[in-house]
Amino acid sequence: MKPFAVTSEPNGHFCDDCAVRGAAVCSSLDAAELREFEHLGRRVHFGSGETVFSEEDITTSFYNVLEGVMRLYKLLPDGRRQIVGFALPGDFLGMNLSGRHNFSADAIGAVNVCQFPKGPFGRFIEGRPQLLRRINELAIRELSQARDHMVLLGRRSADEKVATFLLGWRERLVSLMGLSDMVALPMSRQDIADYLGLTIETVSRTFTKLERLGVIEIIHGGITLLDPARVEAMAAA
Amino acid sequence: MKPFAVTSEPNGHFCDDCAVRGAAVCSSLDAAELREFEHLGRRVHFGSGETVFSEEDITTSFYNVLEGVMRLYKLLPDGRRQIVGFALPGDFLGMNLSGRHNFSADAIGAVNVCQFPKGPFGRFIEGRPQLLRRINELAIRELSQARDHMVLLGRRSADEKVATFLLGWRERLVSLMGLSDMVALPMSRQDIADYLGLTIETVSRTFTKLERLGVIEIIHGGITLLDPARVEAMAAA
DNA sequence: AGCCGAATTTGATCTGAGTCAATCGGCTGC
DNA sequence: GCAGCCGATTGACTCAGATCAAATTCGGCT
Repeated sequence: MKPFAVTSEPNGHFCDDCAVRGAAVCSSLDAAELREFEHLGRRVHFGSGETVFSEEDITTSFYNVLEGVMRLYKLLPDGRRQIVGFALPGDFLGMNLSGRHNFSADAIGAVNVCQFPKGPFGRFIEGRPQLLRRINELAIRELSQARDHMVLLGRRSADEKVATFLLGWRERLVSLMGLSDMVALPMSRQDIADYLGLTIETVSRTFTKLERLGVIEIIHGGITLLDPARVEAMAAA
Repeated sequence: MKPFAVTSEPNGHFCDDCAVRGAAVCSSLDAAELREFEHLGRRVHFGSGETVFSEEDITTSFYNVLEGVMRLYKLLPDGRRQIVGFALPGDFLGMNLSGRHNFSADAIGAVNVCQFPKGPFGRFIEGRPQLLRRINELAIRELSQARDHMVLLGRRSADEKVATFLLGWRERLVSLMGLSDMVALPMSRQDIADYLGLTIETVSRTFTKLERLGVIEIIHGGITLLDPARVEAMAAA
């Protein structure tokens, strides 16, 4: 055993082989900065269903998703839920103005995040405009996605919603894991319903309908796209 | 003279007496910077219904709204429209990643904007992180509003949508023009419908219903809130 | 003032998606 | 192996909001 070995790594040295290194906020940092940066964050694990943070909680940290999927949602006082997005590896969470989170986030399946305390992270950003610019880019990208989702929620039929969701989700998985007609759906039907502004029954019926039409196959934990072109036609309609 | 025109103070050529000076991106600049900044932009006027920019247009400029109201919207190929927001004085438009606008914007009534060519503006930002930070703040604020609007579109009833809209719109007018129970509605019923994911008929019926309940009075160019508490109760439900 | 076209309101009816209510199927633990 | 559970599916029925169709009101113009 080495003289100064420790049982658990003190946060760092992980960035080098971090899977999201190129895609996440970190992509704006050079090698020297990264060395400093990695001491700020620590890896944290969340089990399936665990809540990473809740709406209205005081923001204490920023999060960089490393592995797994999270649901981001808002609740109405009577319990109705709207999922405002799913977070995947590379996504950056915790930006806000009020000092409080404006949505809740919990793990769908096992999740690893890189957690940065707000204070040190804020100080690190000072004098590193390229990191700020990167964060701004991510915010603008999310804003664009949010607007697309508003169109879906306000103006699309149930069939269009489901077809659009399948294609959009596949797109995200493709950019993470490469092209495949298998589309893993780690979230529940209820999650999909709450994302699309539908009920679980309508989502289920629409899946069944797509399967009967022969354009998808429902498999355990996801679907297979048998006829992507037909799904695109349904989404565009 | 229109009784409910949404305008800010008359605006000269110089930032010094610009009505949105304190609220807009410019609020992050000191006097010397402002002097340089004002040479970058030019005031441009748009008449009622004119399009300031269209979705998919190459971005050539950023815009700072000085006076008036704009509708920001996306169209589906078959003509369905979703209004993703209304822009008021102080709002900053034109941020994007792709080099193209991701929504269209047109004037509702007369509009004045401060237009900044993309190139010079981008160069001005370089080395002024506080301006970048200000822009980032605006983006994050919009993102938060976008998420709230997703909840409205996906999970609220028609009554709740209309009540929430009236309160939210009033809030924005209050912060521009001070408190009043008169709520100017410069946009058409169709605009409101396309913002709320409803039809014009449903919006009209809901207004009438609120009036019959005695909680609002429909007046020309807007409404009067007779019983704000009841409207809040309808919105929260 | 009087006419025209557009926006809004109102009414009648329809329908897509929600609600309510059984199953079904796959896993887990005994 | 099977009892119990939880998520998903399916079916029957309902209803909020859409659609279709007139009025009605308003603003602009001569």
